[in-house]
Amino acid sequence: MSWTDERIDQLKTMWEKGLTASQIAEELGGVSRNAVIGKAHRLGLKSRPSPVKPGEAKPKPAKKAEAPKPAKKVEAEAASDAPPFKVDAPAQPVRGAAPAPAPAPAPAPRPVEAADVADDADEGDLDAGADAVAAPKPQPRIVSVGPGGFLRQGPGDQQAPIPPAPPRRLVPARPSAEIADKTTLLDLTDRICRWPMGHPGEPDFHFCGQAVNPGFPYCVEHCGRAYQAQLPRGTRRPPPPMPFGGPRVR
DNA sequence: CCCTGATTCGC
DNA sequence: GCGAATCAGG
Repeated sequence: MSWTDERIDQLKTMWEKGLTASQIAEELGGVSRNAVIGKAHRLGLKSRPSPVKPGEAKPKPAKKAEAPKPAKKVEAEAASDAPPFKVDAPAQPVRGAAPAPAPAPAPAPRPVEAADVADDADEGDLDAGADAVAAPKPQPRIVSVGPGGFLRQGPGDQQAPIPPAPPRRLVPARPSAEIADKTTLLDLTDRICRWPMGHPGEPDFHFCGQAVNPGFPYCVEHCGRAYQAQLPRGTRRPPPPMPFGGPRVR
């Protein structure tokens, strides 16, 4: 694969979003993690917290030229000026060494909450060129809500899927009156909307039951929830309302 | 071991 | 310019 403009753009976006090089590489496909890192540096993207110390001298591995590596760690000391005895620590700190790097607190990705919706409401403008705007404010994740209240993740949002809660008790297919007139799993056909209502395991868990939007597994209304157009990058869409108050909190 | 990003350097 | 190899920290 080659670095097309589009792929470079994706790389920039994901890199600035804080995704790891591995995640970006996997998302783009056809490139390795190293390729992503290399490209990011070539593009001049700012480096991110790296495990390697930038301030310390980096021992140059001499030559790359397939030198035989007899010992794992060659303690080759710089024999030039080094005194014959071992010098443990430099007495003086390096001039100009930064005392405190003051690490920037990386905003952890968080699920969309009601507060985010309110916060976004007053940012009414479509920020088409939002990339240039300096907006370090943690941007809420753009997620849509899939059936059952599960969060559908956007590309690059690698996150372990929320395992469905196991039913707390076994219930017959039609245990009670509260489900008697509702659409259960057994009632589903190709012509019945199968959007879940409630949560699996609940005694009143059922399905929408409306007539489907022809060709789709859901009715027209729920198709609107399930299928959302891909908007151009840079545009933001208010998070869709959570069905039935969102994921259940235990 | 795994992960991470940084760097080098042959291509 | 590209990216595998390598390094080094967590």
